[in-house]
Amino acid sequence: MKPSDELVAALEEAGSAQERFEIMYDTLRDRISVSDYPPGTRLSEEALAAEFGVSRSPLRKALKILEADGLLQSVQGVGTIVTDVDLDELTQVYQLRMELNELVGRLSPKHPDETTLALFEDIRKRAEALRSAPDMKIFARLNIDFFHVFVRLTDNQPLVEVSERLFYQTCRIWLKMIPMMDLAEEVAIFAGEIAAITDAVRLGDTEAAGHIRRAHLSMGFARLKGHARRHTL
Amino acid sequence: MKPSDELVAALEEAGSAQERFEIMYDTLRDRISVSDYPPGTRLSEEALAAEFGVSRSPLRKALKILEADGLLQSVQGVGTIVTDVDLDELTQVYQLRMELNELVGRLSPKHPDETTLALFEDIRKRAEALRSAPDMKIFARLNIDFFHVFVRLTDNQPLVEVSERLFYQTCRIWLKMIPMMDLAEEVAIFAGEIAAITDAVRLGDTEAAGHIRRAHLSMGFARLKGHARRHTL
DNA sequence: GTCTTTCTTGTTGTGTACAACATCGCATAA
DNA sequence: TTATGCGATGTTGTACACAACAAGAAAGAC
Repeated sequence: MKPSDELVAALEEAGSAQERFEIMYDTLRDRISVSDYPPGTRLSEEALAAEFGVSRSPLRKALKILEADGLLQSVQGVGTIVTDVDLDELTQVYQLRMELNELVGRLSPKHPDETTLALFEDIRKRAEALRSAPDMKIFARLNIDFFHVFVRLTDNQPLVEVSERLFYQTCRIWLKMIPMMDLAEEVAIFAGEIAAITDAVRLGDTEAAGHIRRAHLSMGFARLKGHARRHTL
Repeated sequence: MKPSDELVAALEEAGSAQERFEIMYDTLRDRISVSDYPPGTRLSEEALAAEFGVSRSPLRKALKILEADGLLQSVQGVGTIVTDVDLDELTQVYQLRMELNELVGRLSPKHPDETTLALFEDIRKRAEALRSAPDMKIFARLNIDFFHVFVRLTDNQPLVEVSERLFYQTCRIWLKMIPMMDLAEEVAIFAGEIAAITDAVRLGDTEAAGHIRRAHLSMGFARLKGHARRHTL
């Protein structure tokens, strides 16, 4: 895909096999999540291996894990295809994500340190900037980054891992649906959510942050469904 | 490990690569979960591949996924080691599992059909039989089978998958701790839990079943912690 | 005797060649 | 024209050879 000299440099510097794996895994997951690889894209193991400067063997490990995550699907004789996201199939995932986000505020809530607080403020600023110049890809990136900051509110590591898994299964739906919706409006709503949660975090009320997040997740999904229904009619 | 002709037969019959993968994955996960491979066991890729009648390549996929599940750890030059389970590290997992089990009764509860009911009754019978002749390995197997029956109470597939993941991360702790505890007593308690949940299910009160399960998970973990503390003193 | 060094052995990680398979284009026959 | 076969091409799946590495044994120096 890209020339991306930094990437191959990082891969060469990496000492252990696990480091190399994580670089490839994170890179591929990110590309899928921001629609550099839209649903249906056919990836070639050989091409990817060449780009990363490795053989197919280590690359395949990353692809297999992403397949287990539900982001890819390998079919012999055809290729490795980026899975599609279907709103109906995602209903259950969203229901579960709602509950888990509430748990983030309730299970082992962590009093936010200075670093975390600074990260929230940074996200808030980026959201405000995005309001002035809405852009789909930047919106997607912000959504991902905000998720990672948000889960810092809990000390429960398994909860973080499970939430991350489900997040990456669903986050692409926005990139698919946004064209049918009002991007500026969604950005404004998202900025509002971030502001509200950041305020709650600054007050040290982690549980409130969880409830706000849950509420916005619920409303966001309702809007998605509404627009989908309106569009198919 | 075993000769196990049925296994290699099933692997040869399997048409697709995914079928072969699932057979190997399930087999290995089961062996780890019932302590055929106790924590610390060093598995050899070559030996396993030979036993399964395949090459290292397809076997490695199963091992890599199990590593991502947290059940194995591969170290170059050393081997593939079955991970240990530590009670303290599992505290967070248990907290999350408690909440998730409650969700099973609350999120998309499914009115149990005849098949499910029969499965519950079967488990209850096996539990009663186990009370007459307590056995650690049968106890472990029953625990696993009961889990799979219990998650039939929800229609939320992502919840089932996440619960399964966490279950297999924790279930081995019983095999590690039981020697320090009273097996007969634990079996009796487990049989009581199963009877109570089966009754709730027969009444169609799925939410109650979830709460009972949550309560027993909590008490079970408390007993584990208590015995661990008593043992280290 | 004890410590150090080197070698042997066994393991996972990686590269590569080939098998199995699906898909598309194209020629050919009806 | 249309249907059919078939072959060329590109893909993932599998097998195998070797590299990289860790650990223990054995031999040698002191």
